This record gives sequence, structure tokens and C-alpha cells, in this order.
Amino acid sequence: MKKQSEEVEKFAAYCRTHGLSVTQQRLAIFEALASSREHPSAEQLHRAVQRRIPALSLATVYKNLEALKAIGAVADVNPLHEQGRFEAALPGTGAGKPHHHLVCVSCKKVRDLHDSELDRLQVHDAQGFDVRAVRVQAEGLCPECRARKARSRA
Amino acid sequence: MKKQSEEVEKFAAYCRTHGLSVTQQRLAIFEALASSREHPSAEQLHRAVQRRIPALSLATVYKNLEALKAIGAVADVNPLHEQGRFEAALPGTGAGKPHHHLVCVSCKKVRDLHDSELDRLQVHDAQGFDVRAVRVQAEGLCPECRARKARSRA
DNA sequence: TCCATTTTGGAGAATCATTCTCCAAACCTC
DNA sequence: GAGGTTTGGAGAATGATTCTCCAAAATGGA
Repeated sequence: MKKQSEEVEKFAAYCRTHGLSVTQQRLAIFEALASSREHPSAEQLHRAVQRRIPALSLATVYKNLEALKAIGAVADVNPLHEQGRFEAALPGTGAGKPHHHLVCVSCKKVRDLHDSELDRLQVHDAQGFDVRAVRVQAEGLCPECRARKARSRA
Repeated sequence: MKKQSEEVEKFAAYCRTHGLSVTQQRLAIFEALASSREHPSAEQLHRAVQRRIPALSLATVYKNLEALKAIGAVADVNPLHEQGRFEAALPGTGAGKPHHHLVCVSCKKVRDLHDSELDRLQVHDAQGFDVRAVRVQAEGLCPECRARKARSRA
């Protein structure tokens, strides 16, 4: 368990450096997240941590995830999770051909990205998955948000 | 507008082939989606179509998107939108290094995918975006879901 | 260590996206 | 055009996420 406690120490130090206190709950949530090979949802984390801290509330999980995201100790796997996004996919028309996306992490705008090089991607380590589609998502700031940020810095 | 009405005809035919009637609302929703360079949310589509059909309800938008998804005329840009998913990202530890994901479209499980070839990807047509990260998401069926489907076919 | 200040945690309410219910209106087949 | 089926709409229900507010815990000095 040496390895584990080292990680814990690093986490604790990181929190303190960034002005967050190290509570049992926060630590337990981070440990649950770090030791999972999945990418759990807040709900799943809540269930996992409740085995150790039965009184833990779901709001605490969200609040801590938010705080840890703010200092960069936790990441969101997916910047578009708050709303479904759709596209036309009528077979036999231009739509529906697999393509890739540019996502603005600030305003959540999505633009198509056409790139034949990306279309040729192969997944080598599929871990038993039957891969049907490979999607590339390039995340960054769109021109509008870049301009807005530049203006606010001026 | 010849092009436009051809698309509309194709859509109408496709709906009928798949047993869906072609209503004003359904058509308007599809047109709004097909003519958008964005990837709108249900809410955005609702606002757009209301300019033509003021009485349109949001539930109708969702119901139609669902129906059109079922016949393959509309696609979900993102299979993980219903819940946030998190990962540990403590700088200086194994976590936090950018990596890619295998996503099961059936059970929504997410697995890490490590592939140095994917790490080297470049985006050529960034359309003015300041790209910070390129994420590859391979979508398909995980081994468990494959087994489950194979069993239910037997 | 002990106190004062700040931050955190929890219960439950509030909010937002999405789905469901139920019935009248529209559609399709003949 | 009648009859059976499907669709559309208003608003309620649901589920995920966030907020509120106060007591408890952590932190930083004397």
C-alpha cells in the first residue's frame, strides 16, 4: 500500500498548494476516482464512496468534483455532456458520412471537421470492443471566444 | 431552391419507407437541422423552428428527434451526453496525461485507450479554433455487451 | 494548544434538460 | 370519406445537477 499512500500524499499536498483543505470526503472521492479504470459519473462515485462514508451526500460529490476540476486535479471526460447535440444523417445524402468535430470549450459550439487523414485512423488496442466509429474531437476556443477573451484582457 | 426541395423529397421518401408520416413539424425540424452548420441542441432547434411554427412544443422536438434517430435520419453527435463523466488528472502523476477513450454505445462504459500514434494527431483545418487538445473517441460495443447481444440472438 | 476566521459538508429545495401522459387532431388505407 | 393508427401539444413527471443555508471541521496564528 506504499504506492497508494504516496498518491494520497501528493493529492493532499496539491490541494493545500491550491488552497483547498483535505477532508475525508474529498480524499475518498479522489481515491475512488483515481482507482477506477472506468470514468465514473457523479452518481457512481457517490455509490462507491458511500461504502466508506455512508452519510455522504450527492451534492458533496458534485461540489468536490467542481472544486477539484477548478484546481486541475480532476477532468471532465467530455465537454458536451450537458445537452444532447444532433446532426442530420440521411443516408445517401451528404449528411451521415462519418466526420469529426471542433468543439469550443467555452461556448460549446460544434463545427464539422473534414480531414481525410483523420478518417483513416485505426484503433490498435481495442480491448475487445467492436469498434464501429472513430470520432476525433478537437477541443479548444472558437474564433469568437478567442476574440472575446482577447478583448477582456485588453 | 431546387437543391433544397430535392433534399426534402428524399427525406419525405425516407420517412415513408420507414413507416413515419411526414408532418409539417417533422419536416421543419429536419430542415432546420440539415441546414445548420452547427450541431444544435433540442432547445436551439425548437427556437429555430418556432419562427415558422410558433405553436411547436419542445416535447415535439424531442419526440421527433427520437423518431428520426430510430430510423437513422438523425444522429446524436455524442453518446455520453446524459451524465458528466470524470477522471483523475493530478499533474505529475500517471493521471492527467492526455489520452483517448473507448466508449460502449450500449452501456456507456468508458475505457482508456493508450495509443502513441493517436497522440501525434494534427488538425489541419482548424477553422480559426485555438485547438488545445485532440481527443479520439472510438465508439462501439464492449465485450460484455457483445456477449449479451450474441446470447439474445441465440 | 486554543480561539477566531474561513471553508466545507449535508439536507433538501431549486433548476434545467428530457421524457411521459393523455387526448384531440391529422394521416393513411381502402 | 370512414376507421384505425399515429402524431402533436400542454403540462406534469423524472432525473441530473446546482444552490441555499447553517452547523461542523479545518486553518492560522497567539
